[in-house]
Amino acid sequence: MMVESASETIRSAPSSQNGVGSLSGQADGSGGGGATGTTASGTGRDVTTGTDSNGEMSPAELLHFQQQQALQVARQFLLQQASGLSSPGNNDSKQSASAVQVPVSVAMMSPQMLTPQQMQQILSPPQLQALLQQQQALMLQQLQEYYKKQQEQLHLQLLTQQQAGKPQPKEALGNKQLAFQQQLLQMQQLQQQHLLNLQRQGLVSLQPSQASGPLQTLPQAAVCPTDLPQLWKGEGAPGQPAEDSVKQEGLDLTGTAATATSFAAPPKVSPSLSHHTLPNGQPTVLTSRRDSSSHEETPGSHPLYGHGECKWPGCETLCEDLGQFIKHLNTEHALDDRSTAQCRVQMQVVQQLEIQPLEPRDPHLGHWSQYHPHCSQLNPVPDSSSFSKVTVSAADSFPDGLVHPPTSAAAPVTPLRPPGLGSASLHGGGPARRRSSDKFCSPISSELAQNHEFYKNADVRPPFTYASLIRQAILETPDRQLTLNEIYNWFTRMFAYFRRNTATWKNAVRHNLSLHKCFVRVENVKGAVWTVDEREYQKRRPPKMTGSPTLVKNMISGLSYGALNASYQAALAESSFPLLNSPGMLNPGSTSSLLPLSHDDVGAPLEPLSSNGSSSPPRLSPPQYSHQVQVKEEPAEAEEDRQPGPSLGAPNPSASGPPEDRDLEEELPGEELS
DNA sequence: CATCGAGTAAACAGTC
DNA sequence: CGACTGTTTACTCGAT
Repeated sequence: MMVESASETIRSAPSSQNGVGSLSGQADGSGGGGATGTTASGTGRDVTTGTDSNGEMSPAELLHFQQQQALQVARQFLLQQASGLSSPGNNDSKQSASAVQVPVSVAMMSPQMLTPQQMQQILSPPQLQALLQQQQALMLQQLQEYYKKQQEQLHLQLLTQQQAGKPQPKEALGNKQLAFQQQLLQMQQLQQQHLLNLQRQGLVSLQPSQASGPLQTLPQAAVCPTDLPQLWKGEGAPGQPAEDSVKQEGLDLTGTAATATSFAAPPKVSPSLSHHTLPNGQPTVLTSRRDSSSHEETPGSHPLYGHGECKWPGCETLCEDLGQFIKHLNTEHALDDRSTAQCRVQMQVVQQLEIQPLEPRDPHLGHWSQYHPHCSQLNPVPDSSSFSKVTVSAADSFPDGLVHPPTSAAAPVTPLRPPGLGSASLHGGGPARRRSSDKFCSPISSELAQNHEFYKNADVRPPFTYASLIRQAILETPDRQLTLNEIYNWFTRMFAYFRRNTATWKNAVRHNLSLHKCFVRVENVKGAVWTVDEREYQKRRPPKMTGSPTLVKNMISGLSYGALNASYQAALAESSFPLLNSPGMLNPGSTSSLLPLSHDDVGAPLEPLSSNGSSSPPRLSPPQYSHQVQVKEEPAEAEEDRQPGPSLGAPNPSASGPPEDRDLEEELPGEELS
């Protein structure tokens, strides 16, 4: 019936046609989340720093990264020890059983699996201190360097823009610069505080040569110091070709040798590795490839020692020689209980972050849409590749070699980029196809929770399938049921992207609701509401994890155990998410309960459910396991087979806060697999 | 190349 | 009558 061929042509139509006006058009119709139009993305953002104008890298974020770095280094140091310092650049080596002085159990663990406590136990205080100190020093250096770069960049930017005849009013630039400077100032202040903190934490002396030695050989750098800046700038990723168009935004630092070189390597999976590898193939990790700006670190020097005085912030004690300096450090900047406690807290924070779902690949994706709002449109826009140069800043690269979402409790980076986005979604800007959520991407719930703000404001198409989004919307409600209109509202409320082209996606939503068995319509007093049949939902999800050789490959390539674990966990989390998410589902009986689900991922065909699932009744009888949608007046009776019956109803009806469930889910990864 | 899942478009029927 | 809602069909695309 349809106009044949039309599809092709029509496909591009929506975007080009309504792309413009539809935003306000019908979006409101759905009661859409307030402030619709405001998001017009792009425009209002300050691209200069590669972050949201409001969300420019805050000092807090910086601190966070620093802390993370320190911990990463510590972990790696541990790792190094475990592997007997044997592995110059060989990831696998870490598995070597030659654990020296380190308990086997530890040696076999991924550094990421170590708890702060463990780390502390394993590392002797001096080692710990040494590591922290070392890291601290590097941070200081890099920060200084970064400030310089930033300023250079700013100048460059100004020049560029002026040359390019950028109509940007001087005022704006001026303000920008001013704002930037203020920010820097603020950062410096915070940095100072941080330093003091670390100081208190007892970053005592150590022989640089000693600490840096092993660290240098570490295969995978945590966040390479030099990359920190990149993160801020949203430095571009290698594989981002067409970005030039946006470059002038100041995101690129192509002029900076340091960063430039680090991007020569291949993208994908383990960008971090490439980041930390110098042209000559040597890992750069902590060896500061710092340029002239900062003093060279020689075996006999100390990052915090220079010109005969202690460079510790706020401390300018004069020291005759290094020895004296070290002594000074030991006495003046020692460790006390309080700082130790702080350190622990920091470690835990970092650890928490590490546990968070990671992003499989294709880190670029930032708020590209902000610069190219149209890219997010449904039509396959050829130039969509021109994301902003956002990217895979090293900060996103964890030692595990995978890219982790930047989001974190500590770092309000949300707006920076949509982490969970698999390469699939934004990428090619292609049509909305290939949502990744259902695959091995991070769990949608956590992903959403973490990047809530981002999706809410950025006109970026979420990397989730309609089905998963709908489900999410439904599960987020206490009743686990929503009317169509409520679902619409959720979409518009949660995603700026869905504030336009409403006809299109609404149709898609309806289509999905009808099409997928997992969505069950229940007649309610107030009309019909939709619920989710978790069983069905799980059923329909192919155990991608298992099957996808690519994924596996990716995971492995990146890899450290940690990476693997993380990825795996993320995947597991995603699959089990539903259960966790819905209190009601937690019961063992129900749907194969999460744990079981994991097998899927592992390779086992998903069957647990099959028992009854296979025979799943036609969609008409709403088997709303989904949650006992007791709510509906309609007795969920239909429930046949599912023996899980018992546990089903019991669970907290909705009472148990709904949204919070996410937390559960996020925690999940932690346990399993251990 | 076939198949499958997903997204998009649209026709159509029922309800409000 | 028109907007919504829900169902269904057709087609394209990308991945496997």
